[in-house]
Amino acid sequence: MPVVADILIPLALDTAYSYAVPAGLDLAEGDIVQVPLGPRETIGVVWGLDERASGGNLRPVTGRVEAPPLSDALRKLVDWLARYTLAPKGSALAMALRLPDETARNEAPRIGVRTSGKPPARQTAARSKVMAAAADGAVRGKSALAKEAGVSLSVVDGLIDDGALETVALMPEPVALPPDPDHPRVPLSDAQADAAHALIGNAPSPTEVAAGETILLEGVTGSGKTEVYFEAVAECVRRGRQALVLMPEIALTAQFLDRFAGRFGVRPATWHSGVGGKRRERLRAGVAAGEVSVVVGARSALFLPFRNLGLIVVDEEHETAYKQEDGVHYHARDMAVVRGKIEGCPVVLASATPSIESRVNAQSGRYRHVALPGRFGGRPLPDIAAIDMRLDKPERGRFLSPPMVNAVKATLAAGDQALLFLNRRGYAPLTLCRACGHRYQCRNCSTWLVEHRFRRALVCHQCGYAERKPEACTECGAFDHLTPCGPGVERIAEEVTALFPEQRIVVLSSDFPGGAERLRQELETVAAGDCDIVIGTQLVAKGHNFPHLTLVGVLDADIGLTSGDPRAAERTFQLLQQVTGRAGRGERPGRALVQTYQPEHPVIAALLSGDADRFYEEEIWAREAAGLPPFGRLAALIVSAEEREKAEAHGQALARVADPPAGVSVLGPAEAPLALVRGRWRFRLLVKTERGIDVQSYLRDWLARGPKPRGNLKVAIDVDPQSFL
DNA sequence: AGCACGCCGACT
DNA sequence: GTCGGCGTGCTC
Repeated sequence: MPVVADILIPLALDTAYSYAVPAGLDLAEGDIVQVPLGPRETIGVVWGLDERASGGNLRPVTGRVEAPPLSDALRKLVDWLARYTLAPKGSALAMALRLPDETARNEAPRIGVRTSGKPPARQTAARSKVMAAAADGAVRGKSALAKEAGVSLSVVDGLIDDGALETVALMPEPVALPPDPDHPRVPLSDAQADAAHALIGNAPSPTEVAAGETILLEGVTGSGKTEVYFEAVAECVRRGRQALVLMPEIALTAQFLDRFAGRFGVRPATWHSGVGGKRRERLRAGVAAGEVSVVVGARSALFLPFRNLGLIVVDEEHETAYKQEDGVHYHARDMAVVRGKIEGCPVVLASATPSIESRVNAQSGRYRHVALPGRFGGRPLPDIAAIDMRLDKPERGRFLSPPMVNAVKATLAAGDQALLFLNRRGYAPLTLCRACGHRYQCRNCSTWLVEHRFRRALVCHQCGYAERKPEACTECGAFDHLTPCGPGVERIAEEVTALFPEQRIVVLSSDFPGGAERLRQELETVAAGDCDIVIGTQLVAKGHNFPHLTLVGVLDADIGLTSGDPRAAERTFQLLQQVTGRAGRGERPGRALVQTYQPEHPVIAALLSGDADRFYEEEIWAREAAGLPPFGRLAALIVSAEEREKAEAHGQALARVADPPAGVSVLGPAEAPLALVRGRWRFRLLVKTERGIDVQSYLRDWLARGPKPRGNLKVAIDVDPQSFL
């Protein structure tokens, strides 16, 4: 009987296609093969094999591709992912296959140099430095040699032309050197050692290290969580297995890689969108061969073909950046847990401010909970106090209340650094005409236009629409009546400059002039202490450590509490907890002052009490009462199109056929259902279901009954604990 | 993802 | 009369 292979092709196809296996071709599941598809040849993966009586009219498999087959574990992951996210199976496969990128530029061949034995024709001071450095005759990289000799590259090039140095082709740089789990390190504190022990256990064999178990590692900022999970990574490496550390892309900084190097002697292999071309392929190959033992990467690293995965760590597990919002909509933290189950390896979720769902899973016993109670080295957590803005009003037109100003003064007098946090970019969130009352609103969205004084523009933070700030009111024509209402960081900077004219002040937001690179430099400057007052948006809440910072002033803790997002409380608490936790991480203790109009609000009260458990208890209770995740599910149909009208019309048409069964409610378009994301308008239809309902089937059915998306209009399904906004 | 097929506008 | 725009549909 002829052998038939079901081949899954990495395209947006939901089913595998059947092909005849030619006699003599011995295939196994997972093999990568070439198959004809229409007029061309494509690559695919053997998803199933069986003998069938009929099937003689199938096209034959062209042949096997010389590449390591896709492991059972990865195929299971692809199946699981496609089923859960409702993405076509082929699209899920594409993420695990990521074919060698033809367009990727080839790596420049590396050239090494060594002394040829011939002295330079002409000797100069710079040249003799180079010759001295190269005197041992060893092969070095050109730039390494130049650096060692303390001269520029052109001197080395000159000596090559001269013939005093000869060039040798070098093997390409290894993707990663092996990390040393027993590299000398700073001793752990007792609390850290206990936590590390809880992650590793004293199991004699790797399989006993909590196979397939998920552990929530919770520790306040500065508690040294990283060092704790490094121990788990070290133990994993000692046992000859591979470890994957997932991080939000923005957290993959040189600072973190250096910390890793401090523990393991070398920097880890890294995987993120910036790693391209040959290097990407070599890293994949190294991972597949089991030669690369530790990978630190962004969410896509989850689909690397590990041969022998022994541990997954998801750092900052609460981060929203783990959510992929285009193509296949998935949450990398959850997929990490799934992969851990499939591979039979433990998964560590680390965070100072875990997501509600992870806390609930820890409480219910689905995850093990390991907590680090205090900061490393016995350093105190910052004192947090509220400034009730109803009692301590700022002067008219000002936004810093007198106690806040005094606290900044005292901090500066002590020679320390202060951070004023306001999560609002620009100058003023609203512009109003005092003559006619007109409020400047986005023509696309329902949001106010934010004044950016530096750019002299009114900007929509929702869709990016911008217009020049008018001289006179565009409605009534009155001059000098346009009034900015409320503060953004630019306006705070103006106020702070007036209050502290002598101090070095810096504003850090994503609008930072000069782009990401300049911003990075500026963060270094702040970390070094070459700045007195930092005014920043959420950008300063994470990442860089500022050792000189002893005061964090939150200027408006109430922002975000009324956004309509069911996760508003959680997000606000996480953000405020993180930003206040930045104070006092250096030598001197820190404190935080929080300006608020509602100190009794549960989120603010919990923050002030310094008792995070209190927040989680209350929020979990509130979620349960409201049937919100993780006690029910939120899912969304996301309609996207280039034209706003198209997206909206299709969304409304879908809404009309919703017809939800018992236990499912369509919350309809939220307050601002339209958002412009990378040039496409998105319209979201939000669905809430009770626990235990098969949302996937319902959404699929809903889509089938609705109008077919036409043109370049697309409908995506988002089933996830974080599918809202 | 490609690639063809098809149905409407401005050109040798 | 055709060249070509891209919207639509199919590929075992």
